Amino acid sequence: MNKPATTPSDKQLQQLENQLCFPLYAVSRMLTKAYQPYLQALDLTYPQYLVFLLLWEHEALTVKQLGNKLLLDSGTLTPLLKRMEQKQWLSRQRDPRDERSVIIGLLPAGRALQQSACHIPAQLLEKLDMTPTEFEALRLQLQNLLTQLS
Amino acid sequence: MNKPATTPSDKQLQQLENQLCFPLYAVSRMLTKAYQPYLQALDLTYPQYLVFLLLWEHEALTVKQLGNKLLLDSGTLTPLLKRMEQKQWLSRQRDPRDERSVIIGLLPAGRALQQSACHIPAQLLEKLDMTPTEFEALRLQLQNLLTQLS
DNA sequence: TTAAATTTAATTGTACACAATTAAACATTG
DNA sequence: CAATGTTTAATTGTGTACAATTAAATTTAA
Repeated sequence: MNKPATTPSDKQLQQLENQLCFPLYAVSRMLTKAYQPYLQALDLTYPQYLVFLLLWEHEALTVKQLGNKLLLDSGTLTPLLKRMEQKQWLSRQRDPRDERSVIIGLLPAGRALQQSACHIPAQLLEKLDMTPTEFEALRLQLQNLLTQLS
Repeated sequence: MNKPATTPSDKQLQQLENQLCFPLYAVSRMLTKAYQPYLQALDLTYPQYLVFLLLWEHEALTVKQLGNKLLLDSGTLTPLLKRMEQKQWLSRQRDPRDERSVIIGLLPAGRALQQSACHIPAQLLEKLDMTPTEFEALRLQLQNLLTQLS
């Protein structure tokens, strides 16, 4: 026998919404906290760590490029990058060929941090304690969601 | 023939880490942005909306109880709740039976907002565009992660 | 080639988020 | 009961996030 084709109530939809949206919000914050002990030892925040991951790979990027990759705008990045510049981790200079762009370049102190940070990923993954199958499934779901939302 | 049992390199682990951690961070922010058009119409932010979801269900909660449910501390909640109090959405008063606790109670204007907000969940879920199967899988994964991290 | 439109960062203002500290109220224990 | 310890919010200080605006440089189009 078929179940009657009922329309879910507002209350039921609210339950569903919060079983997904709140956990995403909460997990993201708890994840940042999970990084904290490792990053604090390097005087880094999580967003700053993300900037470094990109610079360690690309050596130099414009603010625009960083923003595109991190989905952050200059209102967030400019002050964050200025703090990192003050610590001598990176340089900020206008592109001579297009003065609108600001090029962020790795400085020696920033490059050196990579050695201290290279064990963070393994420690983080251990904290997550996931099987490769779970990992891949979650990765795919998040990638799809990100496409859907951005 | 079996593959050799290799240990993943630091670089490979970093790839893995960022295929999960960064998407979680980014999806959470994009999700908040997805709420924005609906919440802005009600002069609400996403964390304030979460407070309302709890108050609409429970009518009154202490700051401590809100913090336990939202995984937020008083450093975040106190100013947020003060802003909501200024809009006459809720009241903040010490519990007479335990002056350490502050009870947050719904006011009429806050209760009235529920009518305007009741269609948000359906609109959000539509934006996510997920099948029930995907939804349930993601919900479970996030719940497990939250347990693991908090 | 100049006028208009676009691109890019910076700035301003508001709102989280959280660590660390403080202070008051309550609970426990000797 | 008094001293000690615990619980609970508030406060302080730092660092994101992001919308909206501004301003400069570049590109496009008339």
